[in-house]
Amino acid sequence: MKRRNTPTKEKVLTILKSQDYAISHETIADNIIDINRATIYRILNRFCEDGLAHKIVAENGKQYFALCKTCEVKDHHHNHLHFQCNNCEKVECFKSEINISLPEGYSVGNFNGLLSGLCGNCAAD
Amino acid sequence: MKRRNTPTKEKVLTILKSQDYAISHETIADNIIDINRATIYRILNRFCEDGLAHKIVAENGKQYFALCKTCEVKDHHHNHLHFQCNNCEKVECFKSEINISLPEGYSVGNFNGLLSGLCGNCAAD
DNA sequence: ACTACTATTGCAACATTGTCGCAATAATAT
DNA sequence: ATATTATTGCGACAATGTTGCAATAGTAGT
Ligand SMILES: [Mn+2]
Ligand SMILES: [Mn+2]
Ligand SMILES: [Zn+2]
Ligand SMILES: [Zn+2]
Repeated sequence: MKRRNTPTKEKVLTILKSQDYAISHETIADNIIDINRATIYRILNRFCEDGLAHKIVAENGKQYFALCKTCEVKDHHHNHLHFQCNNCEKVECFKSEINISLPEGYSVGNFNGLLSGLCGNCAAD
Repeated sequence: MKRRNTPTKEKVLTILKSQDYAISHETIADNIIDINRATIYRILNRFCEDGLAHKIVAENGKQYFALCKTCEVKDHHHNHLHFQCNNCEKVECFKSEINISLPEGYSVGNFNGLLSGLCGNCAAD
């Protein structure tokens, strides 16, 4: 499947680039009017397939997406933690990678690691 | 709030105890007939509040619940990883705890860590 | 036992999320 | 220009989890 360049895709990409946090479909929909929900999801999932972004599943079950900044294109993995603030609900990527060791015979696929609590801003009240 | 002992609660607890894996609402509903969905969720959430069980959010957004076996009642935390097999879909608790370090000013709440891939059984084909 | 209190349940309704099929549109290469 | 097909919009859908409210039932006190 060859990807095509479309205005919609570019808009979503621009929003992703403009954000310091991982964002949900909702945030994107708020920033672009008149783009279908299904389309946004399809674009985001394509970004993930292409190794351009990665997906974080929060504790409320919602999906958040962030651009891959420090990822190698080949051997694409995201064994870093994320943090979601219970107050401002922002989701951020942590830098530090964690060591993952699996039992014998297991094969690794993906890692979804999310801490929650209060972020620096919100903990300070 | 004082908890009460009810048949429903006992049934759910029995099922949780009988399972080696973390289970979803669906599994419980399959094993108990005639218990309302909302009730099951409420019971499970009460277990979590009471430190009897803990909740894992999978990559599909679904909630899984497992009894706390190695948890201290006080200082209740679950910084261990979980693994969900993409084939058999079972969710298991890993023993090894992971080290969590947060940036200055952040306060820890919960940790939800899930690996996915193929489990020992399914990888062997 | 009987009663009072209230935690728990069932039911219905609801919001939200994410996916899918299909026809229409538009990006790309020839 | 034209053909090919990736992408989009629309609608519908399934699934998940939560909530309000009235009915039920556990518990403690008498
Ligand atoms: Mn990340
Ligand atoms: Mn666990
Ligand atoms: Zn915050
Ligand atoms: Zn398996």
